Amino acid sequence: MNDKIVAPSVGEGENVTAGFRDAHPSPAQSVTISDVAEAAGVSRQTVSNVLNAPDRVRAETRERVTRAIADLGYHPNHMARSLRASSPRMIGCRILPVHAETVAAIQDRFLHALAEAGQECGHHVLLFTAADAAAESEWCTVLWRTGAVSGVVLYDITPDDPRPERLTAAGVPFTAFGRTAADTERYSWADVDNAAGTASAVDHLVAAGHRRIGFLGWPEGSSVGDARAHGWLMAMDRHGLLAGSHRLDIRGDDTTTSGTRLMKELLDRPGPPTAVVAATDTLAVGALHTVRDRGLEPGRDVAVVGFDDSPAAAALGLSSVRQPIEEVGRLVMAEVLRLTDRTLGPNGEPPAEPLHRLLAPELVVRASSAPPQGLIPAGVEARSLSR
Amino acid sequence: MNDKIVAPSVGEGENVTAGFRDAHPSPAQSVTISDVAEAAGVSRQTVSNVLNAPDRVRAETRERVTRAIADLGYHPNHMARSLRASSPRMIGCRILPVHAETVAAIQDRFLHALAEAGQECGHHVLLFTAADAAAESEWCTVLWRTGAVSGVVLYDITPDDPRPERLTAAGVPFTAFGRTAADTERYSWADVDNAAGTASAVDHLVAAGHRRIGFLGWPEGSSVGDARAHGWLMAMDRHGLLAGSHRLDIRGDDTTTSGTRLMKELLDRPGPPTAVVAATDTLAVGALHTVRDRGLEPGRDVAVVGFDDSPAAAALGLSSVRQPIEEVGRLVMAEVLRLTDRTLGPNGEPPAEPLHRLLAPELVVRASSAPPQGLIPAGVEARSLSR
DNA sequence: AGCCCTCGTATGAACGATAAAATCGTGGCT
DNA sequence: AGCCACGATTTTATCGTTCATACGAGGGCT
Repeated sequence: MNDKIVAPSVGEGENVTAGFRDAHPSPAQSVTISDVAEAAGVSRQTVSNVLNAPDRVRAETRERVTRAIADLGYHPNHMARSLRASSPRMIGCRILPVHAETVAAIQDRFLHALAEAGQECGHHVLLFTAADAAAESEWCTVLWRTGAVSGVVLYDITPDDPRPERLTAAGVPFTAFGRTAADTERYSWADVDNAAGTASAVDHLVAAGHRRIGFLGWPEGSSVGDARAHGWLMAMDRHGLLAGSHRLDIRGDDTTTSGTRLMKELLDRPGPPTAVVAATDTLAVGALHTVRDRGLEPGRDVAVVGFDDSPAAAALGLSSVRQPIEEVGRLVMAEVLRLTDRTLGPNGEPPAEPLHRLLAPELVVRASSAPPQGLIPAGVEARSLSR
Repeated sequence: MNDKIVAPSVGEGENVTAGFRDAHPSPAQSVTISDVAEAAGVSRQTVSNVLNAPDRVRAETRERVTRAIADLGYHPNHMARSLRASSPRMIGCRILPVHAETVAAIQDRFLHALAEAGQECGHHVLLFTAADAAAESEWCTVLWRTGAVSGVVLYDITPDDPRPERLTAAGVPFTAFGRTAADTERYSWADVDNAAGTASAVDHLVAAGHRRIGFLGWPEGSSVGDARAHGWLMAMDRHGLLAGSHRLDIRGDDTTTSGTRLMKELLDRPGPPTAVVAATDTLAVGALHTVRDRGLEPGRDVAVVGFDDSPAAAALGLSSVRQPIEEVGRLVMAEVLRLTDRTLGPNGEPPAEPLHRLLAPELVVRASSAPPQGLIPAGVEARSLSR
């Protein structure tokens, strides 16, 4: 939050490849603040002031020091700075193995968003791995206690996730992407409004004239899956499309083959859907197979909407609900930094009431739920409705 | 390399959630080595020795100190240690945005492998973002010069990539996953033998009785794409399957729609292929569409083999060539650590000749190129041939 | 003229840890 | 008995930076 590091700028605009006739040969950190001070004929502290509080230094002196810094190619040592400030300017985040398909799909987007948001205010992301939630909690605690990170970010939260409680108990500052079923008041989180996502998909389909709108979902029990199912249900009810007719929803594993099978079942029912909302792109891709298998044209005959806006969705021209991961990343990073600043702040220690933020996802419309006037070329043009 | 951190182990087996009656409340790094020393009635250095050179300390004293460490929940400060050792125990790696479909598919696998490999020898991965290769080079240089990382890992290398040269010029220790077209002798890299991957796919198909084997590839110009095409070509030639007949290869964009279209063209040729090798899973998925569209059964009528073993491949029962990313991660991490150790070592400075390692990928056989005896249930059983 | 205040710069200490050297007691050897 | 070697521990110095304070010069004020 304090200083913004916009561009790296090595050696004051000097090109990296040019170098300074091997002025910075091999050892990490050769030129120190004292070297600069000596070169500029001032004391260490003055150099420090030039960097951290330029207004305290006379313009002439500042000029001289700045030149010495550029000449020597000086860069302040991160470790020394962190040690002194007892703030490593690092945020920890676990990276999951790619077992869980669904999660993996947005993991790199999230990490990228997090890294980018952090970098804008001079912080970096430290990656670590852990076998399970318990091990992750321990690593977070260790990393924090060793001063390697000033806080951590949790991610892929399940309804009964043990991590928030453990980290709270250990005193580790953290912010979660997602939230548990209970005790959500006690810690900071940002989450995507999954229900609103499927609801907006329903709204879109209703606006396009559909009445019999199905839903392909996960088995009950996951917070994300249930929320998406709930959004569909509420929206259908709101439009008065549940009355009198049987519900066109069905559940199964999150695989394309499962999606194919579930879609077949739905289409074989009496009064089959003219459109379906899928809880994931994976299921939606499976559903598309079935549609094409039956000689139907997605978008024209049967509309399909997925969830997550994965690369596959873009490639296949599949309409999909896109999670605002970039914004989540920004929010989560900002929040965890706020928490750590507060922790280190004056010892009055006002516990800094936590952030709770629900973000609306955005429907990206493509050919699979084509608007009336005709097909949109896949991946070329995409209209987005901000909920 | 020096010490192995196997498990975090907070407070000597004590459960994290239990805590020590708020013995470690809020501020990062409250209990220092001096506190432990005082509690144990010894000097700081003795505590340090207990941790770093236990054999120098009398057993009785060691015992006493160990207990004090456990009681106070002491963890050595990472920053202080790094400052003193002038080695941050951090390796930098850029995380790419998810534009490029192909790359994104394995990015998280690679980062996970890297983080895991690093963690096993007490190092962590520092994530950063950059707009392009030039900005990445600058960030690497800055991170290294500020002492935030002891080395960096490059990734997604293109044939004319400027990064190796720039980092070499700046003196930043690095290892690359992938390699450029020229000057590969001058820096350390590990790469996947893409040609061997497609070749093994061809071998597998030939063994299953196929003779007319097609290839779906990227437009020429990318090192990865060209290598995969080359592998197909060489293997076909080796089996004598190129003579007299026209070549069944075709190129196009790396999208599923492109794969669908290319496959159609191949199947419409006189003497159509009975099997195809695709340069990516994306293309392969598109090809599967076409096969099914024509009422053919993948694996029985037309075999399809993809590349990358993406989650989609597993879900669809698509045979695919799997890159040994985990091993690449281990190798790359080990190498960059070796380089940094050498750099910091005795000033005799033997430049440590670089590592060059080509790894063979592994073919994962699934239903889409089913073995003679019948179909394998998708994703359930998968036989793997190690090249 | 003497005082105080401000501005610019310099000095000492500290952040938490470890390498190297100094200290202290103990025992073996001649 | 005296010397030296040795094991165990402490002391000192250092990594590179920044905080708190001290210092000196200059100017406005009474």
